[in-house]
Amino acid sequence: MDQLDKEILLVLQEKGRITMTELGKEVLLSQPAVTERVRRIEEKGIIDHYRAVVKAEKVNNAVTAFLLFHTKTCEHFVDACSKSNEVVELHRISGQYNFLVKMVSETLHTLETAINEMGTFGDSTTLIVLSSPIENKKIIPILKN
Amino acid sequence: MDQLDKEILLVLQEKGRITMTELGKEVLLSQPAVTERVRRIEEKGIIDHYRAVVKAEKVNNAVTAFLLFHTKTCEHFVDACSKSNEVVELHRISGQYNFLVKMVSETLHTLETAINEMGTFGDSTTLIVLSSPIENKKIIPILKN
DNA sequence: GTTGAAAAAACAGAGGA
DNA sequence: TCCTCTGTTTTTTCAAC
Repeated sequence: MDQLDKEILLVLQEKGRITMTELGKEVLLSQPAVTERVRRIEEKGIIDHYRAVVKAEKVNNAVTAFLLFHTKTCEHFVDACSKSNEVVELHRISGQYNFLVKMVSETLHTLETAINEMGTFGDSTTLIVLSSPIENKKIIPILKN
Repeated sequence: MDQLDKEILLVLQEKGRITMTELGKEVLLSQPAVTERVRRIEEKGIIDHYRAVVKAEKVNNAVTAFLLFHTKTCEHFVDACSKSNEVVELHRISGQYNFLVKMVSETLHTLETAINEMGTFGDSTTLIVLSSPIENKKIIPILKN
């Protein structure tokens, strides 16, 4: 992970569909050289995948919420979350709660229904997201040499 | 937003660098037809951008944490978070806390330093992420027609 | 790492169902 | 709105340096 790899990753986090030719121009490298570097970065598993970042509210998913959960069992809860279209993230956390769940739903009403269904797993606290001033910020790779 | 647009968005959330030719095959549409549909989807602003999803732990950012914050002022706090490389998400939330902050840092030590620097803005509770069973799940568009 | 040329592929446009 | 067909552009691959 040198300076060039770092720059490449920063560009790819911003323009995921950029061509190798263009990427080469941005980081001042020839096209075959960047292509090879990107290939190696992908091979190392540094890039999980490429994705279109969808604005949830534009596809009628208007409500985002975080739930703090205190569950007794873990596995069943993870399974249930996996099956829910509304759960988009699930984090195992330290502290008085077990899990932090991110949910995206159509309306407050559909969110309520989804939360109720999960209520059997334990106690929860719901944090409704009013706005998200920062989202999708790039990960800054740390140089190691 | 019909069934085809929905399918296209699901594929693009999984394979952000897919070519229009390949995407056409996946959703059983000709290349010019998908190209046109994607163009319209982008035009509507449904796709925010395309990005490489980087695995933070592979670029030496090993620690993820969520902070619940209770701040007095909002603007200065948002500014400070914007400038921090470690803050990757910031959500304004309802409830007894003002903000939920997602941070990604190199080590527990660097995380601690970053949290300390933000301590001036108010009281906070830190939730260290032990693991993330679900991440980057696709948004399921809701059909309207 | 570079350049440059050949091969492959993807894209854009026209005309028509 | 979609299809097929085709010309053109772009990208990639693969030399040699």
